[in-house]
Amino acid sequence: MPDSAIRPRKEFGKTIAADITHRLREEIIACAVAPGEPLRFDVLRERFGASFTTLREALTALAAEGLVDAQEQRGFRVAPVSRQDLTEVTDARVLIEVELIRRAIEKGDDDWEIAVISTLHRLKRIEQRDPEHPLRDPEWKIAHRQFHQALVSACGSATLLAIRAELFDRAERYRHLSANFRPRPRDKAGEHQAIMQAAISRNADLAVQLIEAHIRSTADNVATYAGHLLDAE
Amino acid sequence: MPDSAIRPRKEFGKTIAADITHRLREEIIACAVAPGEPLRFDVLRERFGASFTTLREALTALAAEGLVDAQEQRGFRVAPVSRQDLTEVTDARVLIEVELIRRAIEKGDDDWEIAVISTLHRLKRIEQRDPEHPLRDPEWKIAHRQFHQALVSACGSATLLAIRAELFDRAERYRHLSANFRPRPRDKAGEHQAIMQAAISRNADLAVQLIEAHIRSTADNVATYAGHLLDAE
DNA sequence: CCAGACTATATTTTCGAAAATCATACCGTT
DNA sequence: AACGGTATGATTTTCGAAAATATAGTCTGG
Repeated sequence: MPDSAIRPRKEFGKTIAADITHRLREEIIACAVAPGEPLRFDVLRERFGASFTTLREALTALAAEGLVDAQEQRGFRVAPVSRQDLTEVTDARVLIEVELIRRAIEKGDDDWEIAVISTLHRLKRIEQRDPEHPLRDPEWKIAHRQFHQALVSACGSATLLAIRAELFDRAERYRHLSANFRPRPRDKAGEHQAIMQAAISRNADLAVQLIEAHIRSTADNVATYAGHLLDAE
Repeated sequence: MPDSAIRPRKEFGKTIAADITHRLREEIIACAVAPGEPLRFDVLRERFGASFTTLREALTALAAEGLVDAQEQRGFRVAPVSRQDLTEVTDARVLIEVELIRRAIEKGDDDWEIAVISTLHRLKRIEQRDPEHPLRDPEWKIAHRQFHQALVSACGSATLLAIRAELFDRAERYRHLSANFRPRPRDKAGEHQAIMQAAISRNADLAVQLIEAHIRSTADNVATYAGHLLDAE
C-alpha cells in the first residue's frame, strides 16, 4: 500500500483543505508546477485525493495570496510570472522588510537575539553539509525562511509580518525559477552572517542597507538567469 | 438565463462564491455583523441562499483578507477587533500609503489627475447633498473609497495596491465601529481637498504629510469614541 | 460535590453527483 | 473560403447528503 493509506492524510493542518493549501503552496513555490499552467480539477483530484469543493477552497486561499490566478468560470491556473511582477514583489519586499528590520532591532529582546543567532547557526550547518544546490534541499529552504523570519519577528506587527510572509513566498518562487539556470549561488552565507551581526549589534542603518542589497541582488540574479522565462508569454 | 432576468443571484461576480464574498465583505466592514461573532453555516445558508461549500469558499477568501477568522474544525467568526489590531492596521497603512502617494505623484499622468479631481468632485457633491452621517450613505462610502484609490492608482504597483486595498477595508471597519458613537464627523471635506491640491500640484512632501495626518487622526477618533468596544474582549 | 468518562446533540467538513458554463467542431449559408 | 449559429464534449461550479469532529449534557465512582 502507498503512503497515503498508512500515513495520516492531514500533515500540516487540521483540515484537509488547509493541508492541501499548504502542500500546493510549496509545490507552486518550488516551481513543481510551472507558472501559468492551468490547474484542472481532474488532475488535482487524482494528485491530492480530495474532492472538487475541498480543492476549490485551497485554490481560493492561494489565489488570495497571489500564488494562484482565479479566472471566473474558467478555472484556476498557477500565477504567471513576469519582469513587472518580479519588480513589484522586490520593491514591496524592500519597503516592508526595511521597516520591519528597523522595528525589530529597536524592540528585539533576548529571545529575539537568540532566535536570530540560532536560526543562522542551523542554516550554516546545513550549508556546510551540502554546499552545492541549497534551493534543492528542503531543509535549507526551511532554515533560510526561518532565519529571515526570525530577523523581523520582533517587529511587533502581526499584520505586517503576514504581508511580509506572502511576499517572501512569491519571491522564493522566482528564486526557484532561476535556480536551474544559475551557475552557482553567490556568497549568501557571508551576507546572512553580516546581516545577523548588524542586527544583533543594533546597527539599524547597516542592517537595512544589507537587507536591501540582499533582496535586490537576489532579484537581479533572477532577472539575469531566468530572464528568458519572464519574457516568454 | 431567465432566472437572472427576474432575480439576479450574482450581482458582483460571475460566480456565486465571488458574489457572496463581496456581499459578506461589505457586511463585515459595515459592522452589520459584530466583530468576533460566530459565522454559522445554518445562518449564512438561510441569509445568502447558498450551500455549505460555496459559503466555505467565500469565508476562506475573507479569512485571507483578515476580515474573517478561521478556527480549524470550529468554524469561522468575524475577525475580532482590538486596540493592537487598530494600531497595526494604522501603522501599516501609513507605511504603504505614504510610499504609494509619492510614487503616484511622481508617475501620475493626465488621466491620473483627472481621476483624482473627478472622484473628489463626486465625493463633495454627495457630502453637500446630505452632510450628516456620511458612513451611513453607501454612495458616500463608495465615492470616498474611490477618491483614495484614485490618489494612489498611478503608483505602478498592482501588488502594493492590492495590499493597500485590504488594509483600507480593515480600517474602514473600525471607522464604522466608532460611527455610532462619534458626535459629529470632523472636517473631512477640507482634508480631502487639501490632499488633492497637494497631489495635483506635485507637492509630494505635503501630500505625504496630509495623508499620514488623515489616516492617524481617523484612527485616533476610533480609539477615542469606540475605545470601550476595543477593550471588551 | 467533583472529576472523568460516556452519550447525545450540534456543527463543521468532506464527498461525488448534478447543474451550469465554456470551448470546440461541425454544418449550412452567403 | 469566410462567417455565424448550433450541437457536442470538456470543465467548472454548485448542491445537499453523509462523514467527521466538536460541544453539551448525563451519569458514575470516588
